[in-house]
Amino acid sequence: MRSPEELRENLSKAILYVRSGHATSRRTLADVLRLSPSTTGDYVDQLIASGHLIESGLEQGRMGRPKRLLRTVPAAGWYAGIEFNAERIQAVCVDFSGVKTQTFTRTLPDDATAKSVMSEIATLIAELKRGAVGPLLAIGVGAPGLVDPAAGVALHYSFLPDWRDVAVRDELMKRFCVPVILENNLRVIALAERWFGGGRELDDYVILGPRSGFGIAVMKNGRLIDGQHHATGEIGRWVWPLTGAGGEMHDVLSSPAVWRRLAGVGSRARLPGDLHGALLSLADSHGAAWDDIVEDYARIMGLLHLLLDSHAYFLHGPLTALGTRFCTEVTLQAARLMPALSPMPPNLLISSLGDDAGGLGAASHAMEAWQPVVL
Amino acid sequence: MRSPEELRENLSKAILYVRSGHATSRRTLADVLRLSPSTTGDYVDQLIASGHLIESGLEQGRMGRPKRLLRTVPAAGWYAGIEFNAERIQAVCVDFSGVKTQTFTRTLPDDATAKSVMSEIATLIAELKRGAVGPLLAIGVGAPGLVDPAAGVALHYSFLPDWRDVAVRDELMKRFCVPVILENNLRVIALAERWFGGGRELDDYVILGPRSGFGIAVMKNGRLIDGQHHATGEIGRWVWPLTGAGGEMHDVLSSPAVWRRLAGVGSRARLPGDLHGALLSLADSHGAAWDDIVEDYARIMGLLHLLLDSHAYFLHGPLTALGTRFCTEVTLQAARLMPALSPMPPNLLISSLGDDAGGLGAASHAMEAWQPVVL
DNA sequence: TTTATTTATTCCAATATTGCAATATGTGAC
DNA sequence: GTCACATATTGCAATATTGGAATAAATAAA
Repeated sequence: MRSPEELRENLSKAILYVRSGHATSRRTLADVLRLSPSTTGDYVDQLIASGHLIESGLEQGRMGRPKRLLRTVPAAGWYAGIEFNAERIQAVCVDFSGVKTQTFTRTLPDDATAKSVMSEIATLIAELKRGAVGPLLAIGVGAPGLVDPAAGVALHYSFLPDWRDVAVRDELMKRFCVPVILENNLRVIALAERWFGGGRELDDYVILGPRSGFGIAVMKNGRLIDGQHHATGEIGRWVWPLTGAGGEMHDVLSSPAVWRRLAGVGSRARLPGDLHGALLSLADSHGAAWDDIVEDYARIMGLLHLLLDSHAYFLHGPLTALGTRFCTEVTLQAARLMPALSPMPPNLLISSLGDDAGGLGAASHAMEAWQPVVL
Repeated sequence: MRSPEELRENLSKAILYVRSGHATSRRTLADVLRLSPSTTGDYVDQLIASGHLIESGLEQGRMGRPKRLLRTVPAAGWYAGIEFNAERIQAVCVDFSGVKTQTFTRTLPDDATAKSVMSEIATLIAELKRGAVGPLLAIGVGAPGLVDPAAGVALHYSFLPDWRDVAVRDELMKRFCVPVILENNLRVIALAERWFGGGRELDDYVILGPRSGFGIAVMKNGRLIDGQHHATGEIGRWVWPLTGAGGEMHDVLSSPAVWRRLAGVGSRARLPGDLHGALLSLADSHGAAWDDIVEDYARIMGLLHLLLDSHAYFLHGPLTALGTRFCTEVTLQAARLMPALSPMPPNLLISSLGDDAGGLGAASHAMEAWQPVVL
């Protein structure tokens, strides 16, 4: 007997490949799993018997016997994806076939505490459950700030005062009795891009997340790169200006900061409730502030691209309101400032995922982590 | 029958683990291979019969039956490692047990061509062969400039005029009838660090290679990260100063540039033949030039560390002459310039590998790529 | 000394996986 | 329509791998 873990892993991969459409028949599945057609056939029969997969018609190629198409069964269960920050919690339900079926968003009160956030998360999952079909399979959580995914503990987040060493995984596992997987919220967005966005065919791209702060998540070889202090991609803490000392980049290039610069208001000005909307109305600016921001972003893009050489850079968060014009100008300006980029301009794109990228990402993470029970 | 490729791969991994000392007995080998002790025992017996492994004594633990220690047989064959730049070619012989047994270095004439370099490489391998025991198993090549490892083709290198689209792999394979593996020379140095240097227990570190240019190689999860244009780590082409336009970082921070700044000579000054030696005599400088260089490097380190969050940064090349004092001052200055680094100072180290890091790395690459013939 | 305990290795029946041949189901040529 | 060819799936004997028991070789305790 091959080790049971390996069997589970193969069955799990089979489901992921079928769900993503990277494999559509027993034969193609055998190729991507790197197993023989015979074994793969067995696996598929098992997964059909267990109700996870189903045959859905034939597909005729140029010649030969047609493929018997495979699909995941939507009703086989669902995944909960939770993402939050200091302002709101987002809950997404993704069914077994990888389709988003529900989204809830709850605004958090100003006096939210770790306890109230955790309780609200549990409430939202319970609400998702009412509208979902089949059993809850796994829960994914994208938490802001510093996170220890291996331990399932959220370490720290500046904007929620008592958010420190919260045992997110254990608490939710005890409550719902399913696997719970925790990650930083920007990093789960990278997974959303892979499952639902423009990264579907890519395994090498970067997420740019200028929100309250400014972090990036780097996908290489289909995996998120990680570091020693769970601080990979914390470029918002780069010194700014780059030749100065003391100040930090996210004071100038985070979403609120960009809005302030475009709107021409001081750093004490009250932020609009809908930052995305506010930025949308400034997206056709043509002043010096706009040019300065483009130049700043161009420098960042240049530094990143000459270091990471990624296939694509997906812009997320409120700044997506600035549109493709912003991306184009940043790319042009980057090549102007750094001639080395001319033969290899960075591919900067507005993410096609909307506001629920975080929740989708958390659910994606749950999808990736879940494994079928093997009898 | 498990697929033959997988068997080869497992046998190959078994040899790598034993050679590196990460596994010392059948039992520990089973753990790291994630195979059962029974199968692993079979594999080991095969590899002993084929002359690749040998038992060498016992090791008693705190209790229980002692391990029957395993070692690689030095005489089972050898690997050739070739690394070069515009000035010299280096050839290293590493025997089957992973011990360096020979090193040759040939200075290249000023009028070297692609053809003469390739011919010199072949000559050096032939010379290594005279002093080596057992068969040549594989050849690793670390080439400067742009390289396409998958195709085995060296694309471009500024300092050798006609060095363009050289089919290094095919040429050497035809000549020597063994596997040939090609990579960028800085990237093979990262492999050398893993096999022979301070990266032996790490799978997450960065190589800093300020030489004629300035590139870095990033190891994450035990693999070198790669990009779309084979341009990962080309930070020497960052604009410099970071807030300027046009100039490039390696004009100011490459080894020759640093020497010029420390020596206080202009950019037209003739370089010393022995840059490492020349820098050694300047290693106790205390002037403004020194402080400026430390500050420049501190900025780079800060940017890199907040992005990559690596366990260690190994300094390679002539600048290692500046010693640990340089590393210490850079680290301190980095934390001063970027307060975010204070709780997580970058671990900047002088590489313990000497001048033949490149050749060793190329040989390491050959070691990793080679697989035993399975009967 | 004897016995219990710990750890490493080996033996072997049970089982998972494969290779290959057989079968199924289509297209294209004549 | 028939035959050659292409591709997908399945059946089955051959084989690789495993789990668990047996064995080996040491230490620690009685």
